Amino acid sequence: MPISNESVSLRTVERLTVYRKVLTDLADAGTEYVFSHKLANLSAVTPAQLRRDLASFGSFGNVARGYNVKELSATIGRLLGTNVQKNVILIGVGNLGKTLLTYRGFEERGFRVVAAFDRDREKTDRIYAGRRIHHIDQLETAAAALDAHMAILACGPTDLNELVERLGAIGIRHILNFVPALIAEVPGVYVEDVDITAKLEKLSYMRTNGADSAA
Amino acid sequence: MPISNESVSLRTVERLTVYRKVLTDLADAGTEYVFSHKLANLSAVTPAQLRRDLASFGSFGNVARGYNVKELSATIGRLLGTNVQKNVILIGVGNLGKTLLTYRGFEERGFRVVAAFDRDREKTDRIYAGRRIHHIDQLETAAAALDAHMAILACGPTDLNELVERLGAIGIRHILNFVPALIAEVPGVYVEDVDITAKLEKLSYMRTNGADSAA
DNA sequence: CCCTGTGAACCCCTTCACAGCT
DNA sequence: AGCTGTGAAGGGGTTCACAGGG
Repeated sequence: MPISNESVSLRTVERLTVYRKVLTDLADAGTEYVFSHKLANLSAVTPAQLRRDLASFGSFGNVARGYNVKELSATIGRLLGTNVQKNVILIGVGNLGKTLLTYRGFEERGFRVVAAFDRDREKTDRIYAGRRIHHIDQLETAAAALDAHMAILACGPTDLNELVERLGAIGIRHILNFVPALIAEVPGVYVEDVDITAKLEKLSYMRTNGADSAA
Repeated sequence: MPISNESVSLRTVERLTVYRKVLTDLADAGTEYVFSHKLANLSAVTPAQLRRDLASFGSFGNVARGYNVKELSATIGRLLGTNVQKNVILIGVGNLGKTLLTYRGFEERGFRVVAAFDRDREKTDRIYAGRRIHHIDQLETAAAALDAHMAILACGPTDLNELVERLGAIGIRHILNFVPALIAEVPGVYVEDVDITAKLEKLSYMRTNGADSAA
């Protein structure tokens, strides 16, 4: 399996995360091989879509038996980069931040929150859920030893753009953002937004306008 | 403004939520009128995209002055259905559930979490953050009085499909799901997933494969 | 002149359908 | 017979570019 990923589309990448989860479950259940039809059903996509997605970065199927579950899972893991542990820092230790610090799903899939930062000195220089909480002023000095290249933002909206620039400057260029505010584009820094209320508004639209069901 | 929304695409709806937020900020800042160019920049889309999105459900612009901020904001609110308060119930009062109960962003945008449910009797028949926590067995009886038509799932993955069917049966057909598990399709029930780890994996892919920047 | 609204072109993603193989 | 991988068709969403108007 060559893993020659010449421009795999981001849509495909999003589905790969689903496939990988389903494959993990199948492996846990002891399944060795799976056909595209089955795997697609479990992933809520069409078989054609699944095969096309996989084909976009290699050729893995066995015509007689389908796909080797463990092998394909490992291959997708390598493509996503989750085969090696990724260190993440958390910014903001309010309610949401604390919840994220106790969330087990991260470790399971290869992400480790190694430290947290907050602006409030009441909260800093402590240990919470096994992680040290630094003051945000120490971002640059403390981060040097952490070997982290991703960040989760769960702080307030104040000085958010400046924060993202500081993160970019110390090599943290991939950011998961929970703050409901638009962040100005910083070259080379990729921000992925999670806007819960926006999703609720989308559901509200569907309810209001009778766009029931659908995918 | 006719608001004739013959099949507004869901992509457009997602952006409408952004426009509305930006318009709210503009209104707070005292701005009366705004051109598509400005509004598009603030929303991180192209001016053509913005005009196309708005055109898909009506014609609101004034050639000389652009769009009336308050009026357009109200119109989008009507389209999204957030002009009237929407009651929401929460399933699962763990760390995440508690965080959501204290989140102020919902009320601001027209959503009210009216009650919560949990399976653990240690947690039920109490008040938390002003909301009663019922036992999940009382879902059908308690929900009748709540006038809620949306739900947020922040519970464990056990019996998730059954739960969604029960919700659908009592008229709650629009669901925001935080549980990292695939939910079987239920006719007429729309589930919107929030998968935080999937977003991290997407960022991991981008970092691993050097797909820096981009939108 | 510079705006909005929109036909038309463009592009990307999904789906179809089948060749090739077991 | 039934599967994978893929050219080709199809569909949807975005961008272009301009008509129309203040």
